[in-house]
Order: sequence, then C-alpha cells, then structure tokens
Amino acid sequence: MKMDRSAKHSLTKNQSLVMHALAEADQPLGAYELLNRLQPSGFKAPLQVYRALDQLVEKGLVHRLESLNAWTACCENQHSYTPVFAICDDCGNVTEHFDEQLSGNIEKVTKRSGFTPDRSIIEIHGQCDDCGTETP
Amino acid sequence: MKMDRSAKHSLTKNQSLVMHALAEADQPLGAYELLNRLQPSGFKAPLQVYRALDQLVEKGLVHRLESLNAWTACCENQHSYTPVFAICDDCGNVTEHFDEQLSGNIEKVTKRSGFTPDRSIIEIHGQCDDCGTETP
DNA sequence: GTGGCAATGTAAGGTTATAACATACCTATC
DNA sequence: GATAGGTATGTTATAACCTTACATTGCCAC
Repeated sequence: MKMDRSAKHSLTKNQSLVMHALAEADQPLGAYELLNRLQPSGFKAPLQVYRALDQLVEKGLVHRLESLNAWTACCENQHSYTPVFAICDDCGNVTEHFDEQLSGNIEKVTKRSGFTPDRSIIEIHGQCDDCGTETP
Repeated sequence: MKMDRSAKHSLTKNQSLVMHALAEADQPLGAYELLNRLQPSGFKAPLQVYRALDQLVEKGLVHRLESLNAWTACCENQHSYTPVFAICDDCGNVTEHFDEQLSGNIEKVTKRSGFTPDRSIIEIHGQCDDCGTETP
C-alpha cells in the first residue's frame, strides 16, 4: 500500500461507506442495521461491515459500544483519554465524554494489583437530560 | 412464593447449579459453556442458563462481562460501588475491584450534562501481573 | 381441590460475529 | 507491460449468543 499523503483519512470504499452511515445516524448502529442501510450501495454480507468497522476502530474513527453490540462514530478525532459513554436507555442517545481524573483513577485501581491496562471500556446507562426530567 | 427465611441466598435448583459452576470456574464462562458443563446435571436448553443468570445478576451474585459476553461470580456479596473488572487478554483471568473515587468520577462526568446514571460498566483489558512481567 | 403464581421444560427462531476460501485490484520492481 | 506480493473485497457457511412463545410442573393459599 502507498497512502502517505495525510494518511489517517484515506479510507477505502467500504470504510467510507460505513463511516458515512454511522456519521449520519443519530444513534449507534448494529452491524446488521448497517448492512441493511448499505445494501443499496452494494453491501451483501456481514463480513463487509465487520471488516470496515474493525478498521475504522483501529483508526480511532469509530467506537464500539460493548453493552449495546453497536457502533458509533467518534465525536472528535484522535482523543487521548479513554472515552466515557453515557447511554440513555429511554431514547437510545449516546454521548461521548472525557475526564482526565477518571482515566487516571482507572489506571490506579488496576495497577495496584500489578495489572497493565491496555484499553478501557466505560459505559454508563441511565437517562439523558431530555428523558430524565419528565419522569413521574 | 414463600421464601422469607434469610431471603437472598435461597436459590432455586437451576440458580444454584449455575452459581456453583461459575464459582468453580477460574474464569468467566459463556452461557453455552455453562450449558455444556451443566448438561450432566440435566440442563438441556440455553434458556435454562439465561434465566438462572438473569436472576443471579438481579440478586447481585453474578456479573456479566459485556466485552466478553461472559459471566462471573461476584467476588464479594452486596457491594455498593460499581465494580471495575480487570481482564487479562493473555490468560483470561478477571479480577474485580472497587474504588470510591472512581465511582464518584463517573457521577460527575455524566451529571455535567444532565445525565442521570443508573448502572455503569467498567472493564479494563490488559495484562495481569503474571502475564505482563514476562513480556519481551 | 382448585386457583394463582413461580419455576421449569421444550421448541423454534432471531441477532451478532467469525472462519475459510476465492477473487480483484493496486503498486513496485524488473 | 509482465509478474509478484500485499491489501482490499467478495461469497458461503457456520459458530456463538440471546429471545419469544407456549406448555408443564410444583408449591402455597384459600
């Protein structure tokens, strides 16, 4: 492969199709939902979606939400801290947050026991501002 | 139902079978792995496992590891803080930790945006003490 | 004993993810 | 431009995970 000119944003065809679909969605999408949406663009098999997703995650452009089995476009490129996802169980909206202290504490908790952290998953379920206020 | 005597530990047959299997395993188990191990005890269908798991999670005796699609016995009963799981990607060992500060961080990060947290998932992948030290 | 309720049994089917193998395309080098 | 090697893509099949729907059993209360 060549790709030296600006590198990180040179997506392949399938990658940019998936990236676009995620960016246009206002909620995280499952792999098969992505497949549905991309069938008009020629996608035929799950593997096409999964491959693109893996590569996009690798590039840091997409995150996987483990507790939803779904995927979402990264709000901001190339962040260094572990993202914290706030997932509204009512409307399905997901927002991405960062917190230096939190990232630091995670390191601390595990390193106490000699553990070497690599990647962290932080997902908080609850109710977003819109959904939470109008509860009885 | 009756069950008032000491309540929380009165498990049904299927629940205690699953609980035992998890307690004896030295790693988290998938639902189908549990099914395999419990077939000698008469389990025949996935639903038997899933029902017991759901009820045990409800009781706080078992946790689900979202990033592994697996389940593990709770290290300690009735903890109030959100557990932090350290998952070794080499040997598969998982340890459960608690940290008051960290629990506080989570509240803070989300409440900034008006979010009302309900349950949190914190899973840290990396290498445990045993596996990490001997890396080249 | 019969009505209600929780637990369990059984079958079928849906969703999510991966393995294995084949093909096309791009680039570098000769 | 031929050819070799690597990346991306296509295609089929299957594994792994989870749920719906409905039937049955067993227990307790009345």
